[in-house]
This record gives sequence, structure tokens and C-alpha cells, in this order.
Amino acid sequence: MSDERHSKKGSKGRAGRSTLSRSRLLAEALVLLDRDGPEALTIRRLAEHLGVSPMALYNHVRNKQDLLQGLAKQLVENAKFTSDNPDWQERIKSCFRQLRSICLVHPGITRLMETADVAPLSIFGPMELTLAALGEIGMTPQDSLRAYFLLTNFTLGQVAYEIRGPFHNLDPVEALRSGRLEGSGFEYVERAAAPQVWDFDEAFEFGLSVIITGLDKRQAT
Amino acid sequence: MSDERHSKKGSKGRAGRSTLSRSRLLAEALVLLDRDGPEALTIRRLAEHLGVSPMALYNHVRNKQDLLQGLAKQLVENAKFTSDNPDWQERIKSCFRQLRSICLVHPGITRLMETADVAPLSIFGPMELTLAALGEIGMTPQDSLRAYFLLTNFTLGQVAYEIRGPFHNLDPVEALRSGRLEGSGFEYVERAAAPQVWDFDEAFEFGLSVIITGLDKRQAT
DNA sequence: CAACATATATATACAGTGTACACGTGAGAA
DNA sequence: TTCTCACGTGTACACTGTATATATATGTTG
Repeated sequence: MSDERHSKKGSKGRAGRSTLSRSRLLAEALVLLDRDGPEALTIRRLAEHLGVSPMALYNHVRNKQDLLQGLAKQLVENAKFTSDNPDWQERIKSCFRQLRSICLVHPGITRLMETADVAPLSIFGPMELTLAALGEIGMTPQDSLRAYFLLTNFTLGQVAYEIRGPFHNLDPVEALRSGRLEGSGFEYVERAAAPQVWDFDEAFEFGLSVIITGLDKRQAT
Repeated sequence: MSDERHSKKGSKGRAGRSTLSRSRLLAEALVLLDRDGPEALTIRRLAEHLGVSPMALYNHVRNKQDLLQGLAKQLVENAKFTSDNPDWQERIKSCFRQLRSICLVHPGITRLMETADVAPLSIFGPMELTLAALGEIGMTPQDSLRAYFLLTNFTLGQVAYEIRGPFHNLDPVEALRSGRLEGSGFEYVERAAAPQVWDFDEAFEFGLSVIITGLDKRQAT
């Protein structure tokens, strides 16, 4: 919607020998973002990376916020969440699996979406699919919306967790090793912190499955 | 653990007439945070608010990160998540209700915990309670951990959502009103965006209930 | 072709940020 | 009294985003 305010003539235009362009700018921003993280993505650094003066960027981007919006848009806009699987449970599952996958491809952008006020339209894809699926099995619109909310919050919550690194600052293993947990009386936590395999994929599948089961059971009454 | 590196003698000391102190500093930082949001909490502004030179703060705080850590610690450290309710389901529910409540009291701090690498020890309270409860009903440690993960991600996911304001940038009502949703083919979304009551408390209860139901069903096999 | 209009890149500057460093200053200890 | 040292101040540096004015080159038009 608010895209080509600049570069008036679109692709043709007077483009002859223009070193910069909005798309090139976004592409290189993504490189920087994936390589050095969101806090390293500054106007000045991006300009230097492009071999150009900082203010040059402002011919193709309204401001930094606009640049971040552009990045976020790129991430999800090509995603198609639709599915024709007759099983509503599988339909929902695969949808949120896909949402998670997309977010994990470019963790930097995802982190941006958390902080900056940035979210593209296609984010409503999972919402549409979920509401449709649950409507078909007779769930009220009210509850369907809540169910979507639950699924989204769980998914994005886990994604956020994964992105910040294994267990972020909540890693019990790390807490145990650094002595933070010493004598805290958390015996179950200490036991769980014992060396064991932890697989984000499996954890996600577990959560998805539990939620779907819960929804199914509730609807079966 | 890493607290009184400064102010060596604690409370007694040579404290006679010291205008500043770590606790006063944290208290006033919280005021600023709650009033103007996290982005307004800068060293200089806090110093001005305290009527003191910016560098004075560094006598009581190692750096800004340390200050944020202190704030985060304050938030959760007094929380007791334990409960003696014989019903494991209610025990878990009330625990995460409490976690959510705490986070909502000072949204600023919660937002800090998302971005800054900041999390106090008591965050393991809910973990301990959940693992214990699920262990009692015979769930494997592996799955118990995943269930805790699910509950936490859902809870913190919803809290994050709530804090950024109603539906953040994902608000379908807002999207509809601003025309972003026009002709997107999301009929269910459009219908859901119709004027209707939306209650975060009820949504949270719904999610909690669905998850518990799912866990129960899975364990009943 | 000459003249103009316009899009793009540049240089400079300003108001912020966190914080390193050198310097007072005043109260308690020797 | 003199010494010490915790605490506060002032200055300075490297950053950030971006407003403003200016130069340059290109496409269009008379």
C-alpha cells in the first residue's frame, strides 16, 4: 500500500544508472540483519555497506521504520497458508508449522516484528484458515477466535524463545551450571536440568498436538 | 548475586547524607518506566529526574544493562508460585494466572525482559510447580518439560500481545477499518472483525483450559 | 541543441544515546 | 590534622536517526 512513494516511474522510469533502489536496499539490509543481528542494522552501517552516503538511503525509504516494514513484508508476503487437507486438525497443524518455519528463516526480521510496529497483511492467513476450520466443526466464532489466539501466541512465543538462543536466560541447565540454582529448592527443575536431549521441533509438535486435542475434546461435548 | 558490588558497607556504611542509592535509583527508574515506557528510560533522563548528573548513576549501577536487570529482578522476585490445591489442574492454572498478572502490573519491565537479556531466578517457580504436578500424574519428565514449555510460551506470548495494545498490528478490526483487508479474500477474518466483545481475561482462561484438557486427555490413555 | 525540471547522492549539522576519563569535594578514619 | 576514598560533576567520544541545503547528472521540452 505505502510502497512506491519514491521512484515515481516504477521500473522503467529514468532508472538508467542508479546504483541504489528500494529492493537492492532491502536485500542488503537483510544480509546485514542476518549476519549481525537487528541492533547492527543502522542507517549508517547499511549506507557504508552499500558504499554510499547515509542520507542517500532516504531517497528510497521514508525512514528507518519504513525500511523495517519493508523487510517484514518480504518475509511473510509470499507465504500461502492455505491447504486442502480434509482433516481440519492436520490443516491447522501444517499452517502453524509453516508460520514457525517462516519466522525461523530470518530470525532478525522476526525479532524486528516483535519490537518495531511491523506486520504485513499475510499474517492474517493463519487466522483465516483457523477460523474456517473450527467453524466447520461447529465451534462458535467467539471460541474460534480465542483458539486462534491460543495457537498464535503459543507459536510466536516458542519462536521468540528459539530465536534468542536455547532457553534464553531461562535455561535451567545454564542456571544450574552457573550455580544460580544452588539450594533454591527447585528439585524438579534441577532434575530436569540433567543432561537430556531437548528438541525444539518435538516440543513444538507436542504443544500443537496438545492444543488440538484440547480443542477437539472441548468440541466433542 | 551480582548486587552490591557498589555501596560496599550496605545500609550502615558512611551513608550519612547520600542522595542516591541503588534502591532509590531503581524505584525512580520504575516510575519513569511505568509513566513513559521503556524507550523513555534513558540514563540522562533518569539522572535529570533525580536532579543529578548522568554519570552519578554509575556509582550505584554498573551500566544500563545492570539497571534493567535490577528492575526485572524486582518484578518477580517476591512472587510465590506455590499452591497446595489438591487438584493439579487448578494448581497449574493459578500458577500461570499469577505469572500473567505479575507481568501485566509493570508492562514496561515485561517488555524489557523480552528485549534485554534479563530474567530473575524466581522465573523457575512455575517450572518447578508444573513439573511436580505433571510428575504426580505420571507424565514422563520429557513430556512434562514440553508441557511447561507450552504453558510458558502461551502465557508469555499472550502477555506480550496484551502489552503492545489490543491486537498490536495484527488487529483485524483495525486492519478492516483502514482498508488493508479490502478484497483480501479473508472472509472469516472479516466476519470476526465485526464489532464484538473481546476480553483478554476470557481468552487466557480459554487457552489455559484447552491446554489442561489436552494434557489430561493425553495422559488418560 | 539549449534550457529547464527533476531525481539522486553528498556534506553538514543537530539532538539524542551510553559511558570512559579526569577532576573536585566532603565526610570518616588514623 | 591529614589521609583516604566513596560519591558527584564536567567534559568528551563514538554512536544513533534525520532535517536541511547543495551539487550533479539525467530525461524532457522548447
